[in-house]
Amino acid sequence: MLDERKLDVLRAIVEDYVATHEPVGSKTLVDRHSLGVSPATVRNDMAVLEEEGYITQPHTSAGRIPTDAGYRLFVDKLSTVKPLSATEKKAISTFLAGAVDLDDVVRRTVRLLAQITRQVAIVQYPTLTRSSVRHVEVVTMTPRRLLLVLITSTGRVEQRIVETGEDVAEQLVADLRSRLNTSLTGKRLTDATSVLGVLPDTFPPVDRPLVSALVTTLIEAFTDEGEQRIAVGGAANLTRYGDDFERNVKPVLEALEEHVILLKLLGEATHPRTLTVRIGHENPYEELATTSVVATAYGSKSEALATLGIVGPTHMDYPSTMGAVRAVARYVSQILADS
Amino acid sequence: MLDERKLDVLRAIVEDYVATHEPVGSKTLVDRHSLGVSPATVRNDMAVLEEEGYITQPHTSAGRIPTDAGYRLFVDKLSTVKPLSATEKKAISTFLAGAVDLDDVVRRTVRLLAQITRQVAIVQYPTLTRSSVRHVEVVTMTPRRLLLVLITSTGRVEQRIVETGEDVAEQLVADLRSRLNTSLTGKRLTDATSVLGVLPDTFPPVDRPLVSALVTTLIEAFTDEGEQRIAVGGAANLTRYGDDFERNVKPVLEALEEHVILLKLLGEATHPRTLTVRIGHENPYEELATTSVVATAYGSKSEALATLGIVGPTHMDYPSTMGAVRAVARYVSQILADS
DNA sequence: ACTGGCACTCGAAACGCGGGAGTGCCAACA
DNA sequence: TGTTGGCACTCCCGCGTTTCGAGTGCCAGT
Repeated sequence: MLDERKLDVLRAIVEDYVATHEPVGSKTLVDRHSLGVSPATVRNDMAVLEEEGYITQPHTSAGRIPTDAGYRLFVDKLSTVKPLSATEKKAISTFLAGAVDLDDVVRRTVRLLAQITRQVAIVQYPTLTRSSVRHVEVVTMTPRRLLLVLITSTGRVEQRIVETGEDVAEQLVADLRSRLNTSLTGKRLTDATSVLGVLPDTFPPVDRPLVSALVTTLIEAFTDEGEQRIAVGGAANLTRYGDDFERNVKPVLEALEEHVILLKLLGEATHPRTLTVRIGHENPYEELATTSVVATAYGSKSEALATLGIVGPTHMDYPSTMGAVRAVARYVSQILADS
Repeated sequence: MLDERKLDVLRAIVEDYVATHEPVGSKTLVDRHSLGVSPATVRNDMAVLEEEGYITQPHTSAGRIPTDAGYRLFVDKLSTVKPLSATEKKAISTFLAGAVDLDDVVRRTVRLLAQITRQVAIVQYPTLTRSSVRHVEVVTMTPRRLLLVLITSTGRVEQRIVETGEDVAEQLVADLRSRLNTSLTGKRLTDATSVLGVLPDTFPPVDRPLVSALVTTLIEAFTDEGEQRIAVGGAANLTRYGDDFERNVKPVLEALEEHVILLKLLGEATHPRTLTVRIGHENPYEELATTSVVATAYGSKSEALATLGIVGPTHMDYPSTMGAVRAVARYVSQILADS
């Protein structure tokens, strides 16, 4: 039903609309692209495309703009991810290599993504579950309050405060510290929880309540539920969304405040090489019906550590954006693998 | 030159304009406030106020709006900081008390400030310089890469990676760790640097380059230059700035990305009890000429730890905003003092 | 010193009106 | 059957004009 030329027309419409943000008509279309047919023919094709739901017109006797379905077809079938130039790649690589710790990697990544794509960038911190324990530290803050610090193989540092309810002997703290480290260091976080389960039993009964409390907190830190950290950047790019402030910009700004929403937007971390594109109404929030999300997982080789991506108007330049997201994800993975 | 009634008029103008965001005329003024005089009289007063530079009219035959000088006079002389209600205070207190660590305190504070003031909130992390060393940890990540973790008395955790250039014996790491802790724990960060200076000399010459590298990194972490962390929240409140998107919202969004700018905006941390208000052009960035900053220092008793505040349009409700900022700063100080 | 009255100003909203980009349809043509 | 030029039609957009009214400044009167 959609022959080659109709697809060409759709592609041309998407490209033009993305470039100009104005409804595109048959005349301007044949002018700008060399389609080799007359405007009248294009009009017929447009009528079909509209009937099929790929394009629409804001009002009678205006040009056409792509629908969400149109963009979907475009990214699936009509476009190829546009790779970055060599110099861009070089720039990414050196900029990321300058990071001093994990936090810095994430901050730089956000900034980079936002700058390249000129959209709002979102980067999820590497999850704990897949990494292993590098070190556990127990520090006495006050006699009744301990600070637990967990350092993972990805360089992430997780800290928790434990209220003990009663004074804790420094001797016991030292004992705990050494025992925790000998039993946990090098273990995957997922395996570590089972080891932790039996730990209290190896202590004298009087100390067990305290040890249990500690263990509970550690397991909580391991399983990492409830707090998935996220970094956001490039909000200033929202100013390029065009007018209709209330409908386009506000919901995005609100979403950026709610990290839970952002996590849902980024979606599940699948394979590091797969790009996820959610277009308009495809994403789980109605208020964001005019925005698209381009996301991908990053991490070592086959294992996904976390997700990163961008949020932008549906009428974005998908090929370039996807190329940028993919490239950044790759380089971050690389940097993290080296660490 | 400005008698009592003229000041009353100015106050009324500011209050009305803040409430409605529309130029206020003589008629509406006497209607809404009981000034006890006729519109004509008010008009005369307005003429004087305008001549003195406290108010202006957007165009002939429109109402008046306050100038920056007008707002300045208002906050300095014509208004009192509005204290929060008991229930609000209660809410703040309990919400902040729920924090589990320093990061959480800061995150909650930002959220709180943004929510109460309905403005963009900025909170600077407690600076290191005034706090003391709780613990130093050295962890081997790879044979040639060490991770330094510094835990301060404020609960802040600072991490740095040190590239050693050559393999490091685990024995040496353990030695370093214990020596660092014995010599530093409990010391003020400012004092700690001098102790660190002589540390390399106590090691055998062959190890000194490595130790020096470590020490340099630590001192860097102590003095904390170049990286003052900041948390931002409530960007969604920018949508209430009114129209003129390009001029009002964009510069703020851009500033929020640049933490260096934000630090300058917050200004020097003075006394914890003093509120700093920068109105319009008074702040150091021309692009932010339509925005005001309300900031204050927080920290224990007499010593300022860091600064927090809000950024909003010049036509904000100063009394309430100032009350909220002051209250939040107080409660944060309290929470941190308890830790 | 305050007030009522009055003429004046000037932006905002309402209205009307081409111009033009774009469409759909149809008849003609390859 | 698919393509094309022609043509009438639609309706948004931009523009100038008008009207409306809130607000002002000034002045004379109390």
